[in-house]
Amino acid sequence: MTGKKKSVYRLEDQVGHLLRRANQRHAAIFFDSLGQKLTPMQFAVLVKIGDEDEVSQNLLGRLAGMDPATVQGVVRRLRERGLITARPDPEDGRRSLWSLSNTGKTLIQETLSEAEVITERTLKPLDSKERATFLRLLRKLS
Amino acid sequence: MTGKKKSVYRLEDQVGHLLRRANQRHAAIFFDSLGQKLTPMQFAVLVKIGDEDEVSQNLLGRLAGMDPATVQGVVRRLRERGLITARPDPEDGRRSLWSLSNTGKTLIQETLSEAEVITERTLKPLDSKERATFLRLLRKLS
DNA sequence: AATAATTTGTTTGTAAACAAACAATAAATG
DNA sequence: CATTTATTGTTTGTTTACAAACAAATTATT
Repeated sequence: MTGKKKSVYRLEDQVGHLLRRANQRHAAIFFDSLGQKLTPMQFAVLVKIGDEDEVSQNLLGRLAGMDPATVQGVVRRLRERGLITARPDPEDGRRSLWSLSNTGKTLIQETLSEAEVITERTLKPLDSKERATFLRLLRKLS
Repeated sequence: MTGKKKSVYRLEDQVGHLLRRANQRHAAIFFDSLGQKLTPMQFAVLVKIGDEDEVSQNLLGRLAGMDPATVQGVVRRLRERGLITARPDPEDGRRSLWSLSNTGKTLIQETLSEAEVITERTLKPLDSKERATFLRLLRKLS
C-alpha cells in the first residue's frame, strides 16, 4: 500500500512566489518612507555612483544589478531631475562617465539614514539571529 | 576611545537588494524553461484559477498577490490567448467569474512539472535543511 | 427607503525589467 | 594592416507593478 504521495503544487509554498511577495512588502515599505523622493532603483543608482565617483552606464548596471536597457531609463530620469551629470570618457568614445551632482549628493546624504530604517523595518519580523541566517542564505540565492 | 562605529551603507548587503537579485535569478530560471509559453504571473494566475474553479478578478488578485490594476492586464492577455474564459456573476453585477478553458487546463497540466523543476533549480544552492530554514524565514517577510 | 460606506473593476500615468536587434567603438587575432 | 570578436550603449516592444482617480454595483447604517 505504499506509493509515491501525489505532489500538490501550492503557489504560496513556492520560493518564487514568496520572494515576490517579500519584494513587494519591501517596496511598499520603501515607498512609504522615500516614495515621494526616489524609487528603490533610483536610490540604488545614486548610492552606487556615489561609491565610485565616476562610472559608465554599463558598469553601473553591473554594480546595481540592472539590465543595460533598464539603466537607460533610470539614468535618464535622474539626469532630467539634475541629480546626476555625465561627461564623455576621453579614453573611450562609447562611454560617458556619470557622477553625482551637488543636488544628488545632498539628496543621498538626506536619505541614507532613512534607507537604514527601511532595511530595519523590512527585517522587523526576524530576530537578530534569524536575520543573519536569512541574509546568509538569501545571498546564496542571488 | 570607544565610540559608535560609522555605519557604511553597502547596497549589496541590504535585504532589499538581495531580495531583488534573488528574484531576478528566479525569473531568469523561469524564463529559461517556460519563457516561451508563460510568464511567472501568467502561470501563477492559471494555477490559482485552476485551484478555485471560478474566481472574480479581485479575488484572483488577492490569491496571487497582485494589484487589481495589474490583474487587469494579465487576465486580458490570457483571455486573448484563449487560456481563460469568463461569465458574468449572476449574483453580483460588478463581477465576472473566470475559469480555465480546455486549452488553459492542458497548458497547466503540461507545465506543472516544469514549474517544480524551476523551484528545484532556484533552491539548488541550498541543502535540504537550509531550504526549510530559508522558506520559513522568507514566509515571515512576506 | 435614503444615505453612507464598501467592494469591484477600469483607466491613466509612471517606473522598472528584460529580450531582441541594432550601431558604434575598441580590443584581439591572424 | 585587416578581420574578427567583444564591449558599450540605444531602441523597440512586451510585461509586470502600483499609485491615483474614477464609475458602478452592493452592503450597511440610520
